Amino acid sequence: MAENSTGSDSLLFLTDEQLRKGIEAMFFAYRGFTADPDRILETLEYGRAHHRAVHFINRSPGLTVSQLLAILCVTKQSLNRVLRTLFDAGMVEARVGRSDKRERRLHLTDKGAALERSLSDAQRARMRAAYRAAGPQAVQGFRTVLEAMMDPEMRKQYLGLKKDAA
Amino acid sequence: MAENSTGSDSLLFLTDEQLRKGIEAMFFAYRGFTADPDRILETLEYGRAHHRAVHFINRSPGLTVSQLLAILCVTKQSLNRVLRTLFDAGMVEARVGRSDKRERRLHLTDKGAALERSLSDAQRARMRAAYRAAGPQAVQGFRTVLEAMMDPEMRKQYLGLKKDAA
DNA sequence: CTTGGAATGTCAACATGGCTGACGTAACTT
DNA sequence: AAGTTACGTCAGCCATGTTGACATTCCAAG
Repeated sequence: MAENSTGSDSLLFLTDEQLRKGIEAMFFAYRGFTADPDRILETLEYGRAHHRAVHFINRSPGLTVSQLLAILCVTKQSLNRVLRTLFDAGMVEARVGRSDKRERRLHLTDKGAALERSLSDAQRARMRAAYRAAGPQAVQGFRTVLEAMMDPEMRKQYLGLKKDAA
Repeated sequence: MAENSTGSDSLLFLTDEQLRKGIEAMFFAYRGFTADPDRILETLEYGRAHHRAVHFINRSPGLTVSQLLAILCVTKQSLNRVLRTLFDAGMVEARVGRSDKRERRLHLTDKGAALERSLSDAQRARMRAAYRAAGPQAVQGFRTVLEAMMDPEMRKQYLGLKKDAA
C-alpha cells in the first residue's frame, strides 16, 4: 500500500527474523493481556475459564450452551464444570428457551455483571493504554493482522456475532 | 498522529466497544497462533510448554536455566519437568558453564533443532500469511500495539535479548 | 578457610482445566 | 413411536501450573 524503508516496497517484513519477533511479541503480549484479570480472578477462586464464560455471556446475553461451546472450543464437560460454579455462586442464570425448551439461555445476574465489569475494566485499561500509546493507525493494523491470524471459522464467529444471540 | 474518519482526530478507537473487539481479536487470534504447532506437538506427546522451552533455547543458545525461568515466568519445578523430558529424548543438552560451573547452559541437539524447525515453520507459515495479507503498515501497527501491551519488564526482555546469551 | 548465598535438581502433594467414554433425560422432529 | 438434539453428570486421565522442603555444588566475601 505504501513504499517503505529499504529500496521500494520491500518484503523485508516477511523475513524469518521479523516473523520470529512477531511470534515472541504475541507470546509476551498475551501474558500481559491476561495478567490483570488473572490477578482479580485469583482472589475469587476463579480461573481464566470463568472469565471467558462470563465475557461471552455478557457479550451475547441469552446464548445457548452449545453456542458457547462453539465459541470456546472446549468439551461440554469442561464448560459445565465452570458454568456450575458460576451458577452456584449466583453469577449466571439459565432460562429455558422459549421456542425450544431444551435450550438453556445463559444470562449474567447483577452479581455476574459486576464481576464481568471488574474483569473487563482491568483488561480494557491495559488495552486502552496500549491503544492510546500506539495510535489509531497502529490499532487498525493490529486488528487487521489479528484477524488474518484467526482460523477461518473463528473469523466468522468474530465478525458475525456483532449483536446478541437471542 | 493523523486525522481519521469521523470528524477530526477522533478518539473513537478508544471506545469500550472498540476495546472489546480488540480483546476478542486477541483471544481468537492467539488460538490460531498456537493451533498449528499444537497439532504437531500432540503427535509427539509434547505440549505447549515444551514448545516454549525449545523456542527460547533455540533463540538464545547457551542460556542458563534461571534465564529461561525469567523468560517463561514459571517455577523451576514446572520447567524442570519439561526440560527433563526434552533431555531424556535427546532434544536438549546442558553444558556446564565455563566461568560459573553451577550454571547449566542449554543447547538444542540436532534432533532438537529439527523439532524446533518443524514447530516454528508451522507457526511462521501462519504468521507469514497473516503478515502478507495485512501488509507492512499493518504489521508495523501490530507490533507497536503488542509491545505496548506487555508488562514493562517483559518488554525489556523482548527488546533486550536481541543476540545470544553466551 | 569458612561461611553465606546463588544456581540447580528433586520429592511430594495439590489445583486447574483440558480430555475421553458412558449414560440419562427431556424435548423436538419425523 | 422412534430417532435426534440439547443438555447434564459421573468417573478417570493428563498436562502444567503451584508450594514447601531439602540436597548439592560452587562462587564470593569476610
